[in-house]
Amino acid sequence: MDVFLKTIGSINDETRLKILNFINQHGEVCVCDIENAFGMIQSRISRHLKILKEGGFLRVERRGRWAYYSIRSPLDSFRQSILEEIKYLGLELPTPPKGCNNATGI
Amino acid sequence: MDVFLKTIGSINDETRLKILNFINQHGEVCVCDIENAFGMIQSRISRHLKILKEGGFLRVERRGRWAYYSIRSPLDSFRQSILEEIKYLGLELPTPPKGCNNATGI
DNA sequence: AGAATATATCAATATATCTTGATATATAAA
DNA sequence: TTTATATATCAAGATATATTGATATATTCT
Repeated sequence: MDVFLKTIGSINDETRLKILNFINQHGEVCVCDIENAFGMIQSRISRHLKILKEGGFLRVERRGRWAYYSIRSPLDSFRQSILEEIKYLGLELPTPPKGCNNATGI
Repeated sequence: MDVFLKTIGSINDETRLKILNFINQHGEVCVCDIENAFGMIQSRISRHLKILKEGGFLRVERRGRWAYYSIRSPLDSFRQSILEEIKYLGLELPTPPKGCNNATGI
């Protein structure tokens, strides 16, 4: 029950839906990518990423100064069906980030 | 997006999960059935039922004084998968209601 | 070591949601 | 028509969640 509510609660927010969809479509991104793409302050993005991670949707890998977030894999079928449903919403992807210093691009 | 958030928001509550699971396992129930089964005051149950209905999970049919709630049918596959997941949580069903005046029993 | 950068966390405020008790509405029974 | 019953809605207070700005931590660069 608690895990379920944490999962559901993590996607019960417009900003998190957009972030989750963004990561799902782009693959691995760092926090500043999202920050730039969405034009939101860093603490806000960081908090939402944490909630999505605790909801079981994201994993994070630190490399150097950067924290790279991506869809957790393998993902159970329930969360997969949620991602599909979100993708199906056709949320508009923000314009590509540009102010980020890391070399990966996206 | 709005529909999605309304759907998700409707199941983002412990009481509503229990009510939804209860209806899913019992079939059609009236408000007083739930009220008695859960020992919660009527306004609280009524409000949660409304939210679940607006979330697309329930339908209601009035017969006489009573309002009978049941799982909406047909139900799209996404909401079906949510119901399955909730069923899989193994929430304990409350003891059968007894103080209800309607004749159906459950 | 010191400065700069990326990210995380905290505290305060703003906003949304839940619960309760009171009241409204509608149907049925007397 | 009056009374009782079932359900819905409203207003107020309680609780939870989101946003912002400030600060902490950790890594890299010079």
